[in-house]
Amino acid sequence: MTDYNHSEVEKKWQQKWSDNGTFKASEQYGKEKYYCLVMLPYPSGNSHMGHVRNYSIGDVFARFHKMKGKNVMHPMGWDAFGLPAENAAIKNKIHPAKWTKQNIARMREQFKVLGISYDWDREIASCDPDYYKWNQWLFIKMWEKGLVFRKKANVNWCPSCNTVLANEQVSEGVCWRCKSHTEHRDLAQWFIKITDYADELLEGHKQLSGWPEQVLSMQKNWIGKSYGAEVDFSISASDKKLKIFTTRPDTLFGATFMVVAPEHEIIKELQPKIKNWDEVAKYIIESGKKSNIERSSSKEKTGVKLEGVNAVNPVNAKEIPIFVADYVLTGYGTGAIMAVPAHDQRDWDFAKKYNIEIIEVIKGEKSDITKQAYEDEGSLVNSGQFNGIKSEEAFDIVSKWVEEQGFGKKTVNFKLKDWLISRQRYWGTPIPMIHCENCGTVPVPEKDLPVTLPEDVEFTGEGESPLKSSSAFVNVKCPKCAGDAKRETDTMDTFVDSSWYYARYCDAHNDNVPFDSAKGNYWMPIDQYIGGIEHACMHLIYSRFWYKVMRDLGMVSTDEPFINLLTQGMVTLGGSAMSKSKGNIVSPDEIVEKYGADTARLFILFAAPPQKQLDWSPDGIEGCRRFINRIWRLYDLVNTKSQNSAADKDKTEILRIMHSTIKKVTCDIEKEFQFNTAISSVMELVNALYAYKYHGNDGGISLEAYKTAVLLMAPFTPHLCEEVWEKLGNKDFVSSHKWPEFDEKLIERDIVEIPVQINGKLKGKIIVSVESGEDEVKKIVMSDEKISQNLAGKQIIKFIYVKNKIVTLVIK
RNA sequence: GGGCGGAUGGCGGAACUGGCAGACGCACAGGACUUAAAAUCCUGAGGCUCGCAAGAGCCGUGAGGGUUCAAUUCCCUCUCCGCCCACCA
Repeated sequence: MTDYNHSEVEKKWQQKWSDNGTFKASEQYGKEKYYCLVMLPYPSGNSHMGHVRNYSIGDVFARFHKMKGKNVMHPMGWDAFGLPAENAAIKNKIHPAKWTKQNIARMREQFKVLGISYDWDREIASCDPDYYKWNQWLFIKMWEKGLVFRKKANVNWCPSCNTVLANEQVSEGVCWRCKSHTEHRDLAQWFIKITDYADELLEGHKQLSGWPEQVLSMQKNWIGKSYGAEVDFSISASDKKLKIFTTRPDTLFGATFMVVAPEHEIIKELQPKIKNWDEVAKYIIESGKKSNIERSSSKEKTGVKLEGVNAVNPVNAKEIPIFVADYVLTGYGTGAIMAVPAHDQRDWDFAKKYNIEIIEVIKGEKSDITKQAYEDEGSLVNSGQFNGIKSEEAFDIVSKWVEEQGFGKKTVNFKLKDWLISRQRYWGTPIPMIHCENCGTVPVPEKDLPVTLPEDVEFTGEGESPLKSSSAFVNVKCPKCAGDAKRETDTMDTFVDSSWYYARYCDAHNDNVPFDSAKGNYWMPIDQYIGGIEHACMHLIYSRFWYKVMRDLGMVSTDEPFINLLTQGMVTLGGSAMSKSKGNIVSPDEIVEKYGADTARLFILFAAPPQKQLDWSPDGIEGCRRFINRIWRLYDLVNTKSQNSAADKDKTEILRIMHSTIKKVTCDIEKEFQFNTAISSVMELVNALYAYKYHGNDGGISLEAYKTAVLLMAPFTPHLCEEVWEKLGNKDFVSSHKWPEFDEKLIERDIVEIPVQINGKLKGKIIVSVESGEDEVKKIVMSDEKISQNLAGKQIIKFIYVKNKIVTLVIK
């Protein structure tokens, strides 16, 4: 037989799959469906080994479940909006749309060459108006439901380019283009009220048993639910109140000062009373210059006391000082805290530095507040009527009392913040809103959707959003009063695009609705979702939120979009992530060219289990190609040697290996996600077939085993398997053939070899029947020559037989 | 600082529920085939010590301790590495 020609064979079958529509998915309402999805790629222009890994993993699931008889949908699309296209426009004077489309075309070809079983008819690109129209439609639905609002928020601002910068365009406080120092500015921006769903996002975890524990735990911390109390502190010589959030209402009596974040509005309100206003104002400006990372990384806490005003602790009417300090954040709680230096280390450090009183209110066995804060539990002291109560109980007792007294209440707080979706960018979905002087903010009527991006825009990287430069885009008539109005020029965060794209695949070309409900409900939820661990919080929370909103809009009927989640590890080079900026991208093109797509796929899946980080090295790729050749050549061995028949025990053994391989591969794909061990077990089957003494006229046993190996490899190396399958005389596609089943009875052996240990050391092995009882085994052990030598003159203290596993003797 | 992972031969990795550590592959060595090489097929191999050899003994899963007849696996202490979040009141 001729050598295996991968390029010919791979091209042939890719064409056949396409002509035959093998992977086209259609709704077959009676049939069990399987929706397999890998997170859609950003079309950077070049695929890398990380893509090969992700999409090969997805393909194994899709192909496996198709062979298992399910109605599989496995779509593909492009997360096509985003900053790099705009950067390319600025640098290379190429329109973002053109740049993106070129990249998509190139990457589509790269993916097609890999032979992944996509239904390309469902392909979407988020930059396509047919897609982003529905972003706008859904945004307006959310607006109507009160889930969208506008408020001022901070942006990075480059004063020299006169433009808003994304976080990734600022490094070490310097603009990426002109290297001048950036500032912060407040702009009115659009938010989505994801916090309305905070509790449900947390509760929903109970339905996600098919998610890795790690991701659930990361999300839990991200949502950050904590129980506590809100307490109002009044301010001396003022009618203003200062509201704080605390998780430790039991320590209220120990509050000896207050701290407000520099951005807190009460500072301005108190300005006339603040005697050292210059100093305070200076501090606020200084901390405004710091990035959040700088603010949080400094060990030494700084702050300024507001001279001339005091807060009043409501529990004992004691006057305590107020500080402004940037270790308190505006974004969390109320932006103000009561500081209890005795029982919070940060407050303790601050109190020591500024010489503030430290009052102990929780007494524990090991507490010594002169050395450090005591943050554990104990009994209340110096706390008036609550003295002697255990701190665990005090949480409820004190909060209840605070509520009765009318200066606070028990409450719940989340770290999760509302989702800021505004971007002052061109290459994104235009936010479909119009600002009218008479009518306020008015959504674009549905009939006018989509609001498309204008073409007549210059990309200079300077000035405000490029959209502002298109007067035809900006100047519109108000849909309500028909008067002159201005169109919103912010575009949407690209996380919006990826929050519901999976549902669009269910009905990718629908012009009337985002997707038909019946189709959506047939395919959703996704049976297997696959993507990088780096999306554990952002994308996977936004998508869950968005799905719940669609549910509340009556578009889908389930609560969670992703039933099972596999987070695959990154492909790194020299330990760090492959990225264009590092210039360490390994392109799959050469490997596919030289060894074929099957080899590339096999290699990346065999190198490590999917969840693990994989440091790229081409060592071993030859071995994978060798294995493909071995399968190919086995055809001759199995088919042409017909003169001999095999011994019965060899036949039984090859059958046993065959069935146990089916079992192992099935379980590894379905339950364990261990593709590397699935592949190695097929290697063992192939090795056994090479070692098998007589091929051919053996009642078809070796042929059957060979066919089985080909079927088992089909999800991994589909082109090779189709070719061999055809040579074996089959008329159907291996891709559509039924997955083999195993017979547990044929896997079991009659006899097993088990180790014998003496005092924990391996001393020999015996062969026993699987049915043997302990007495019988003991007899065999005692009659074993080697063992009895070791036992001479010794006393047996213990004899342990673990059935079919091991014999252990303890002797003296 | 918090959270979540991880550490096994020269390398990637395997080991079910505590039961023969190192499957499978790479690299390596030897052999067969060949004029030769490549390809292919077969064989070997964790380390150390002893032995001409067959073999025997000891050590060995990041370090130290513990539980157990038995620990890569369970418990405690520590080191290093990766990822995410980061002064979260």
